[in-house]
Amino acid sequence: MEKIFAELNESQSEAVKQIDGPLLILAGAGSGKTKTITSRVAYLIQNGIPPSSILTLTFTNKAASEMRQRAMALLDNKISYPPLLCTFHKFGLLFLKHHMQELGRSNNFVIIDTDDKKRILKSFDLDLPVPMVAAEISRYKSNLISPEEAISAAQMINYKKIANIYQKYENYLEQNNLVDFDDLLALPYKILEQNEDLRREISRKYQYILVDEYQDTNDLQFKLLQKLASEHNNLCVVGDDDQSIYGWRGANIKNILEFDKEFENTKVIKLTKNYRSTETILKAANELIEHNRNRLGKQLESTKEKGKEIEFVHFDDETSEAKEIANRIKKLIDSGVDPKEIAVLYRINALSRSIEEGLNRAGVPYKMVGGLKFYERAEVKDIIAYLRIITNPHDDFSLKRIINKPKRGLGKTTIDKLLDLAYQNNCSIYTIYTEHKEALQETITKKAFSTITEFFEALDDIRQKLEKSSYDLIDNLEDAFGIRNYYEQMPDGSDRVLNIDEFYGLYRDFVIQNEDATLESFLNDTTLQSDQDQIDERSISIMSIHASKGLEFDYLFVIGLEEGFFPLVGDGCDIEEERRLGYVAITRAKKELTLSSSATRYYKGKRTQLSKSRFLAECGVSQGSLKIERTTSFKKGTLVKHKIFGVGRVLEVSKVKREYKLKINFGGTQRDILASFVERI
DNA sequence: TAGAAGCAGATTTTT
DNA sequence: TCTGCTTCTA
Repeated sequence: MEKIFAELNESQSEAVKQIDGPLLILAGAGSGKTKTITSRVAYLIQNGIPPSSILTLTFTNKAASEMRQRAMALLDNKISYPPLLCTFHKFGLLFLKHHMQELGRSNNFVIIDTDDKKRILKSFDLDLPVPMVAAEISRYKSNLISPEEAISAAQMINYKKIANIYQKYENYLEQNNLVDFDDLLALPYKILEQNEDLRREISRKYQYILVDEYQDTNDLQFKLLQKLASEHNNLCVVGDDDQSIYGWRGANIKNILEFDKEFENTKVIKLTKNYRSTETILKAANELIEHNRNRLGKQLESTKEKGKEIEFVHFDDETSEAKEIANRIKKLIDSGVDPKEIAVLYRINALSRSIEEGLNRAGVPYKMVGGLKFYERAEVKDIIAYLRIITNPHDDFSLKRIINKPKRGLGKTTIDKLLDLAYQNNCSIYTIYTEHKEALQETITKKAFSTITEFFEALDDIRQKLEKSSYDLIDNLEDAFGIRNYYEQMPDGSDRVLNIDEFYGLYRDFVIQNEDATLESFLNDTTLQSDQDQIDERSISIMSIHASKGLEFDYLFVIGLEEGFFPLVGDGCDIEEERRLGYVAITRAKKELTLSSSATRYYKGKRTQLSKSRFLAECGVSQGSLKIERTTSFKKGTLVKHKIFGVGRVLEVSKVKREYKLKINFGGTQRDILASFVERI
């Protein structure tokens, strides 16, 4: 027990000991949130509460595994089985595996990811943008609106259309026994809603429920939690309303703001001691977030020294910004700073390119966090599609993906004919092949028929062999289809082959570690898995602010502080959420923070003039706590364009106060012009 | 059927 | 400017 409390402060200890009833822990950035939750789990177990009645829910696999490790490390005695500590979606998956039959559906469903979902919608030949329809369907599901309800409620023509597509999509999922990410939450809720006894049983099973990052929960997650906690209300949620940055994805900040209204007798504990950043950095963060009105209100208190002033650097364009930041990073590394402790953050991914170029030029190795995830890569998804066909030959969705990959001469025409036949007979393409051979022979060319026969025979063969040995599956697959070889021969093949090998390795590990697990369970697990980050020891990190959540760095650069970029403005933008993003960004910094902006930026094929972000003033730039510096990438010989004088060449660059003055030759006439009035071309 | 050329669209993205 | 998708042509 001492081990648990040894490193906790007063409010952290209080939060750990408060075991019964609803508890809201408002944990500011860097206030020891993970430590508090894991200590609480350990404390519950040490107090004799059976691990099986404790449920901890997180949003990411990474958070779940980190917490599991830390909680177990705190226990004096090893326990035979650990408490369930997983993501919301994984919990949904486990639940559905046991209770799917309540909905009259089989439990050997396959989980599809967002990309799969969009492909399905695309195959419907919509006259509306697929991402928009996908988002609307997700919204319906998160609000527990059935397709029928959506159809009858729709007023505008486009919503009628969307509601009908929604219905078609749901039918498609049911027919193919697929489950999307929303279903992993919505279906368990439906089951608990319609079955009182089960609801009671499940709620009693999980006597103590903990939720991490509660500010990111959506309406559906909230409702699911209500059901799970309905028998006891022992619900402990941990979060920070100031770090709610996923509103655009359906997260509802009201869940945390009004938690104490939803659950009677809620105890609220604030963790405000920050163990991460210097006093100066915290002051800026506090000042910025105070401009928000919609918040519970808390001030982070520093436990560290004042530290260095925050630096603000202003540039003429993104090239000089990238160059200067790369140079500063290089200096830090040369002076012995561990590259792992350096990061560059930006609001939108489009800004990564300039900074990448700058780092490349300066010879600074970097790693981009986020970006395309391992399991989202085309080559990995292709292999997954093959594996899915092997578990379920009727999976037309996966079949379509790989029927001509590697190229075997089955083009659009043939595939369309196959789909037509399947549609007419209301069955899968595989069934056409097995039970309607004559019709198939009549419809497609001889060559296509023999190719398809060969293709399905090879798959059948692999499926049979799989029953004997799981381990040889990969070799059999490669022998039959040569997918690796196909990618190897592509111009950018080397990376792809690495990914394929990595994936094969993951499969083999899985088979070794889970002797009697099925291929199907492997597939469902991988769909729920996000990136396996292997952080390169010698690299600095660059990433979006969203991707930086939960991370911390000694030396932090936040670029692109311009109105329009950060805060981003326009459709669906919420200035308070933008400000929270600013708060998240600033509070990632431990020792030194550098902010930068550029007077112009090249974006979507145009160079735009920009003014400095309001956030600079809001976090203290007006009080002179920031050092302002200006650099330029204009030099002798640069070609520039002026709105009135047209194109010219720079003859001379000089500095006047904080501005740069250029002597420019416009077709024989020399003029002195301030750098901010011309654009590089 | 497969590669080439032409054209729209481009925030953030835990599962 | 760059990417990904549709349309065009051999």
